[in-house]
Amino acid sequence: MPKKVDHHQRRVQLAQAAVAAIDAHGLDAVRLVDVAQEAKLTTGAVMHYLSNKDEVLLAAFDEVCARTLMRLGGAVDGDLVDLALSYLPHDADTTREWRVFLQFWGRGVHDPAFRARHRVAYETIAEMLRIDLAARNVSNASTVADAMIAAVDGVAVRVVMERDAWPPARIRATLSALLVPLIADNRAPAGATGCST
Amino acid sequence: MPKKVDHHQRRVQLAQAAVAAIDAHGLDAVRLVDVAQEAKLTTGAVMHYLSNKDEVLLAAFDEVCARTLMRLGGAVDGDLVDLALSYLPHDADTTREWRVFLQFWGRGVHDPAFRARHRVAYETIAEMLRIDLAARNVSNASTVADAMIAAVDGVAVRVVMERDAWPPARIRATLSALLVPLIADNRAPAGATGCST
Amino acid sequence: MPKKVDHHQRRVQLAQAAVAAIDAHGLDAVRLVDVAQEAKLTTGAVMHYLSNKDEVLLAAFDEVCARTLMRLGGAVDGDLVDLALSYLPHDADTTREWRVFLQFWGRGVHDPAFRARHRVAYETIAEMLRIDLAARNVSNASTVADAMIAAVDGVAVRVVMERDAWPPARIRATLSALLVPLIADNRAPAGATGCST
Amino acid sequence: MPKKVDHHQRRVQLAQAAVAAIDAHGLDAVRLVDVAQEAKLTTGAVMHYLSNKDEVLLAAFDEVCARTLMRLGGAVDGDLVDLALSYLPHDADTTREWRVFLQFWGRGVHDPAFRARHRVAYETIAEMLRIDLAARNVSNASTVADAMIAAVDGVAVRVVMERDAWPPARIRATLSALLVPLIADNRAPAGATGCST
DNA sequence: TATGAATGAGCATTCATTCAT
DNA sequence: AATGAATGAATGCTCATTCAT
Repeated sequence: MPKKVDHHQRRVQLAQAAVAAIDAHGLDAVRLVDVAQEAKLTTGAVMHYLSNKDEVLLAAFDEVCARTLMRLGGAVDGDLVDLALSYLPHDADTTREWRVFLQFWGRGVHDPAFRARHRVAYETIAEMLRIDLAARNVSNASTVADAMIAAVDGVAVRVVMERDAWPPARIRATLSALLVPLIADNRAPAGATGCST
Repeated sequence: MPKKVDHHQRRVQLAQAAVAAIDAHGLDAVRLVDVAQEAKLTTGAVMHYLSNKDEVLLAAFDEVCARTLMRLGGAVDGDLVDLALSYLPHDADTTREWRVFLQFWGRGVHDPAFRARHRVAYETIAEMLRIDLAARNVSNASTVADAMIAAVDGVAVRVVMERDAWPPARIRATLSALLVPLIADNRAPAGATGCST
Repeated sequence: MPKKVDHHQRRVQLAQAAVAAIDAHGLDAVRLVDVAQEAKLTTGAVMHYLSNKDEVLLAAFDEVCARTLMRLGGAVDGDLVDLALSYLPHDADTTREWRVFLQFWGRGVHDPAFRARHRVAYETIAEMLRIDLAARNVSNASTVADAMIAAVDGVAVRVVMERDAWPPARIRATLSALLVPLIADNRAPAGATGCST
Repeated sequence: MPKKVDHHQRRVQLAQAAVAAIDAHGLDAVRLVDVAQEAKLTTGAVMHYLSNKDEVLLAAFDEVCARTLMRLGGAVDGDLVDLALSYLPHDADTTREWRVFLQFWGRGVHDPAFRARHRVAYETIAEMLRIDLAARNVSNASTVADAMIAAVDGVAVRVVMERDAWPPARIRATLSALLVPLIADNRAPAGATGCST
């Protein structure tokens, strides 16, 4: 009697292993063996659940996105700058996710499958953000959401690539410089262009 | 006496071929043959000038950075938003450079050589920006420079990955939303942190 | 469960294939493919068991040494000249082993790994010989062992390189000329210097 | 007007460079470039005088043989053991020659061109030795010559491969053990085969 | 279900050789 | 005569993928 295995659950477990493997070896260098080892499995076993390497990578991407969305969904209250900060790399988990995510950008440049998933992920994030912004009485929610996402991504790149040169203070300063006046300028009821009397 | 070849010049030519090849095939997929073909040479000939594949890739990275810096150096006058826009992908050349550059981010996550070069490039850009900002009577030049760079990078990612969804209007709107209040809030003589009473 | 393979046994089998391939193509010219073909395998399969070409060559060397030692261990009785003759190339197997072994000498000149193995092999042979000599009441066992080994190696070179010019008679004559008086001069109890009545 | 070059002289110079290169890199690993560099020339220049790599190697072999024969021709007087010792590696030059020569043995196993040259070289040496032996009133000159050559070659292998373990004393002891009784047993007028009644 | 043996295609790299200058 | 640019063939090695067990 064969061991009963929950395929879906196993796929998630594999995706997590893949994320870890990519973090450890780099997206260009990971081998299927690395993923299998991380999952304490053999390559053959991996291919019972995902049909080829690309599937594995795609699953890893999905896993990272799911994690990020979960995080975003959780942190609804608090300052918008704090929200952005919580989204940026600030602990082991978020750092790993960003390191991996950033490598998928490069993959997306040429691979339509990754690019499509990227677009869906961003659209989801933007939508969540727009709802949150509306709830906070921010006007131009679409543009402000685009702007916030850009700010976060732009800072994230620096943090990932130049970790030592970007202590929390610099991260916060940069983000505040961008987001505080942005929000102030887009307060809903009163004039949208900010602090002019 | 054999045909005399300027090694440095040839290396630049090879770097350009490498950029084109990376743009065409993707950083993960380019083969040395692709670069050689792009340069109308054989792989053997490529290795007369660059000693291995990594050297070729590094040369490509340097080439992209050099191009970008040249562009930045040229466009000193005009609005800061226009400056940012001119830096973003807006024609065949800038698009190619961004597509390639973005892929190198991923490489930098694991490869120290690429990461080091990335850091140098950003420091150079930031320095140029700080000087420009000072000349424009902008205070907090360091933070504002960081912020501008983040804004540009963040938007660039979206433009590269979701080209169709990001027409010039959306690009300009996002950039304006971020940069206009940022600059306004950092006008030099008066208080730096904006309109707080 | 997949076909279970004894890695050690397979490695020996591969070593034998390597010896055959070296004999057929020459140590300088053998390719991994040649070894693989000889073993009716692909190069990829070869590298499941030996991690690179050098490992394969080293395994071949070990195999030749093992065979030789086995042969030496077997032939303890009989005349010392016959012992030496049995060690020299005299049939298909011994000829092949010597042809291969001789090529490894050249490799050992520069490669420390091969040199080290060579030294171990010779020390083992010398030790076996010293014990045998002692049992035969030969004094100066160490020097006599060195001398016998030198005689055998020296003749072997000629036999391998000039096969046609070295029929069994010439081999035996040369070996006898060297070994008979050597042994006679080193008879234990009586005076060591030879033909005293 | 082209520089006047003595082709023969240049070929000798090239052969010497090749010997040095082989000693430095190993016969399997030397590249034409190594030879050229050693001769302070370019590969192209090398091929003006020798038509391909094999020619270069053959020239190196000839050079080593010529040197050895020159040495043998010089040292006609003195003890036969001393003669043998002078032939063995005992200084920088003889060591280099033996290191190179020993590697050519391996090449000869498969390459008929090298094997043929090897045979000629040995025949020449044997002939010189036979003449010398006859002059010393040694009977069985042919067999004794074969025996001496074998003794020398056999010891040389050990000296080259296990330099540290073979100090002059051990070399001399081994050679004496082989050659002294050999000569004693082959003194001309009396019975040639030693002390047998 | 899972293993791991085996395949085979792919690629970087090396190097002898050629040839225009 | 000599240079060195360029070629192209050769080969070790890696790795995704397949498949018998």
